[in-house]
Amino acid sequence: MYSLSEENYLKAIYHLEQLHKKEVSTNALAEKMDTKASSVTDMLKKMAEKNLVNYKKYQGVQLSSLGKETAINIVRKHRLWEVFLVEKLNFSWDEVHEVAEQLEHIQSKKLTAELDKFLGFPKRDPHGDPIPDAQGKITLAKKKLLFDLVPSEEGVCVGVKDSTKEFLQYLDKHAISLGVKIEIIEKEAFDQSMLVKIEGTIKRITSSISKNLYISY
Amino acid sequence: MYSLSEENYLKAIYHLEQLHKKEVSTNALAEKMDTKASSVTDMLKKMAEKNLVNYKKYQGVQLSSLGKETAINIVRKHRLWEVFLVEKLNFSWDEVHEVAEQLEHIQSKKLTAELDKFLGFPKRDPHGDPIPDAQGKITLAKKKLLFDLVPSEEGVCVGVKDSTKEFLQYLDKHAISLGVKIEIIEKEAFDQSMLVKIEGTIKRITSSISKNLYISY
DNA sequence: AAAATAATTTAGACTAGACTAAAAACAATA
DNA sequence: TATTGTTTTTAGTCTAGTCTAAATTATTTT
Repeated sequence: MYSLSEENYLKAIYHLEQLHKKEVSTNALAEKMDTKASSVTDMLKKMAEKNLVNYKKYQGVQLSSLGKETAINIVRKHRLWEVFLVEKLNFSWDEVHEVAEQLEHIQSKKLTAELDKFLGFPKRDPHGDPIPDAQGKITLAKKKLLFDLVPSEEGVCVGVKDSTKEFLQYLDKHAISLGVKIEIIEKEAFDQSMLVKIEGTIKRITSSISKNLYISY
Repeated sequence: MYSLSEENYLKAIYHLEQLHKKEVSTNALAEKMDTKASSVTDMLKKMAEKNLVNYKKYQGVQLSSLGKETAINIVRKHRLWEVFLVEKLNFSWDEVHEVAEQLEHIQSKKLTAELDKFLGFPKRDPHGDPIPDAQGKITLAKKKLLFDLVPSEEGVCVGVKDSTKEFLQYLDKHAISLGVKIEIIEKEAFDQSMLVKIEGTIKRITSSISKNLYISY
């Protein structure tokens, strides 16, 4: 249907739109796609021609409704495959991304539907991000940064903000993973580090960590 | 590593080599790839440059050892995915091919290895074709038409060539299905019908049937 | 063995998607 | 408002992979 490149542009535009809540600039997109601004301009013209985006010179770009629908479907596939890799094939959550980047482009309605069913219609991927349903509907996740919780609150780790390999490996080392229960014991005023109880053990968490961990409760 | 096109050429050459047991002609390859002979010539030159094939003008092409290894790995992935689709995702054996054609190009050693494990190290795909192991070794024989077996040979029904409703219903009626054991008792010279033992009972099978049933042994 | 036919390769051109370098538009500041 | 700096677009080029048409080599027939 659409080329690999087109799909990657759609996905990138989608994510940037979500992040900044407005039109996406050519430069921002070029950076995200790891390409040059001039290439982006070329591509946007072609995609506008195909009604995937709304683009006017010098005015940034937005997904059209067709483009958004397509992008969400790619995101849906990406996240379903991530669940598959972690739950069925023993991948750890920091290994799944690059494989899912490939799998998300597989074209088969039936495959996606059956995979969803096989996995038990999961609501979140291994990073805690919500999985759109077959109609593209995203039931918005109520998650907060650990940083924003106050003493005596508790919740379950559902995702990460920073998903670099380094961060994910750090979490692994400290036995922090999806689903673990975290309770705030106290918060230091001066450096904003927290004393938390994680699965029974008490640990100190710096703000650089707590600002990157999503908790739902 | 290699482009989608290169992988598809490798696979096509591999299958044609298996079929005819000699170098593959430019035209045969063009037909298989649904492209023009001139395009094939261009591609073969590039692939020879990369040491994937042995090619000399006007002399046809053969896979190099590197090319063969790569091709077999693609075939391995294709067949593993077919098993996955049929056994886990409720695909029927005639629906899997085009999806597997996409999935076979996913690059991840770990994915392939874990998928293999997840499926219990299957030896054959849903069409009865053998699945190469991680080292590229193919241990099992390929499937044959029932028609080509000789008395005292036996095997297991692994597929059909003709998949019309009529034929499948005929098979149903005679309790012939995937997985049943079939042994050849004798073969009539004049009409080439066969006397076979199927799951204990002896039956006569006409050549129009035996020419459409695949057996592995 | 020459002629006819078939198979293959070459030459030149096209498209998608990228690039560099330069020009144009927009934004910010004096 | 004029100037400077940043962002975006244009113009022209490149590569992978394809194509058509023409030329070349192989094969078959006479």
